Amino acid sequence: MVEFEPMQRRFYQRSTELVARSLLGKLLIRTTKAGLAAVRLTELEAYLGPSDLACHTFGGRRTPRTEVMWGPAGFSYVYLVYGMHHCLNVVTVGEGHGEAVLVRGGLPVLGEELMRERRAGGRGLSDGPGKLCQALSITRTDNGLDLCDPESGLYLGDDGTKVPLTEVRSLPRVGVAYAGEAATWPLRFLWQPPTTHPVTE
DNA sequence: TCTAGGATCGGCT
DNA sequence: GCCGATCCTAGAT
Repeated sequence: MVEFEPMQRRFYQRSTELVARSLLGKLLIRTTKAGLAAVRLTELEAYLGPSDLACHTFGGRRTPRTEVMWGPAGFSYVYLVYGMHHCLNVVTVGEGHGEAVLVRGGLPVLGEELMRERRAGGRGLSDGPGKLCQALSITRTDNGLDLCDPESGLYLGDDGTKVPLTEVRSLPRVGVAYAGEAATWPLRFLWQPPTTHPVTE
């Protein structure tokens, strides 16, 4: 079984923007009965809590759905969008902040065949939040997992890949036109690897 | 209870 | 490039 060094809780207990940017190039590793699959993250978005109109916790909203967003950093927040797609987020900063990073896309590095099966003929394996969740078999039942613990079946790890700041682009977030000025904030972070980085180990 | 609308995707024009 | 699918969530009655 391949294992990677999991990101520690401290990694997530920083500003949401910094966590989003720092997650570029990291590995999202998923283990299920069907096997192991992993992607290298290339696209993330920061959601800045009560002051961010695009964020589910805007204005201090605290509901059953958003409960884990108010909890400790390093846990998963998974919700259903448009009645059919799941989105994976990572809670940041710490308890009471309501901030998170949306995982929007990555490149397959392990278990590509398994991902292809799960995507069942769709185009692209993990180049979108809904596709990534489908390829890694992530649903609302995976809400509230501890992403610092490989035992949870879903965690983030580091294989030493470096992402130079000069290769990172920041743009406005996708699909939040309703959020007024917040829709223009450059909180979407993209990394296009110069070449594909193979998994070392 | 009821209702409007959504952090998307894929099929069709 | 446009549009419908699909059903949960949150806020309003």
